[in-house]
Formats: sequence, C-alpha cells, structure tokens
Amino acid sequence: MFSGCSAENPPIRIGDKWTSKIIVCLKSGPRRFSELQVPLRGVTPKVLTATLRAMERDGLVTRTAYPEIPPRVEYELSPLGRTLLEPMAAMCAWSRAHLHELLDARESAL
Amino acid sequence: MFSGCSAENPPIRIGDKWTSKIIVCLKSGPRRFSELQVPLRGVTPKVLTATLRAMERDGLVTRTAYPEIPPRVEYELSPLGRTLLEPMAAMCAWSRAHLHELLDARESAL
DNA sequence: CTGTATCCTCGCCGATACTG
DNA sequence: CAGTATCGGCGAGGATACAG
Repeated sequence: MFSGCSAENPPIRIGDKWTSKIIVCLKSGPRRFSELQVPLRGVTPKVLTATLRAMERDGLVTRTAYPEIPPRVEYELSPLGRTLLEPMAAMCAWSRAHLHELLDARESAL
Repeated sequence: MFSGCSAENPPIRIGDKWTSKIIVCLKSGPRRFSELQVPLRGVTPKVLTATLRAMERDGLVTRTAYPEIPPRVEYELSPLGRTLLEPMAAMCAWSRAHLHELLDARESAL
C-alpha cells in the first residue's frame, strides 16, 4: 500500500508482504498477472500466485481466466476488497504525516 | 490492536506481531513491564523487551526506569505513538464492519 | 503468458534458564 | 521485578527451473 506513499519498508502492513501493494495496484481497475509483476518489483511468480490465491479465498479479489492462447487472466478488486481502500487511505495519510518522524527517531537512536 | 476488536489472528497488522497490541495496552496510560505481559497472553520477556526497545527507537513509546528496589519501569505512548491510534481506529472499524465477510469467504472456500 | 515444483535462507518468535 | 542468554522451530518468501 505504501508503494505510492513514502517508504520502501514501511512499519505498517496489511496481512503479508504483498497484499496491500496488490490492492493499490488493483485500485484503478483489473490487471493481468504479468501487469502485477511489474510494479511489484521482483516478486516471484510463486509468491504472487500464493498471495493472489489467498486474497481470492478471502473474497478480496476476483480471478477471471479467459480460455485463449496465450492464456489471459485478470484480477480485480471485489466490493469487499474495495472497502479496504478507506482504512488504507487513513494509514497512508498517517505515513505521509508522521513516518518521517519515526524514521528520524530511528536514525537518532543509532 | 485487534485484541479488543474481533479476531484472534487478524489479517491486518502494524509492524510485527505485538506492536499494535502494545499500543492498545498503552492507550489508557502508562503500564509496567509485567502489566503488559498479562494482556499479551504468553509473550516471552525476550520478545516483549525486543518489541518495546524497537518501539522506543522509533519514538513510539517512552521508557522510564525508577531506581528502586525492586525495580520499576513504566512504558508510555509518546505523542507520535498516540497519532497511530487514529488510523488504527479506522482499521478496527473496518474489522468490525467487514472482517466477518472475509472469514465467511475464507470458510466457504474450503 | 500464467502459473508449478523444489530447494533454501533468513529472521520472527517461543521455551527455558539465569541474573542484578 | 525487569530483564538477559541461549537454543531451536517454523514459516514466509526468494531463486531457479520447468510445464500447459
């Protein structure tokens, strides 16, 4: 979620390492598997698949496979997934407002 | 943070396993080391110390040691730490409103 | 293109015992 | 009471190769 926010390794996360970032990537509409791999720099297909499957089980995203050659699969935020955007925005606002204080404090403590 | 919310193993966390719960425990005022161990069921002193030290480095809590016998140490939320209560409340509200949907979806997917 | 299948590393976290 | 010391498990997640 904080990929477009401020920090590389933020102290605030939703669930696992990639879930929140995927939600942000799907905010503006459906995305293909390979389209997700790009902004999520360096995520391996195994981990991306696992994360998406977990989110699908939790009803946060929908998976649509088109029977074509080559195959095409689109992931989209479900209505439930969209409800997460609001509290995530609150967290994002906190980061913008205060994360630098936290990082400053951390650095001062070296 | 969700200890007083709804779920045992919530999909939303702040930082590591205990940070958010500690913030909640300190919400109403300073607490001693042993007072924190009780609500955080079963946290070992090593992990609690490590978590509190990290939060102290990040400027989220203040540590006050009183030179007495037996020793007494109090931990308290800093102003910066208190700013986290607001976005955490938003997440908590999300949990109350939607977490059951997520858990239902997860159960249906068995 | 969209995944699976293995293997492996690394760090969080717990258990237990001990100390000032 | 408030920690420190040591050991170890376990699972998330990365590297790499392969498949439909």
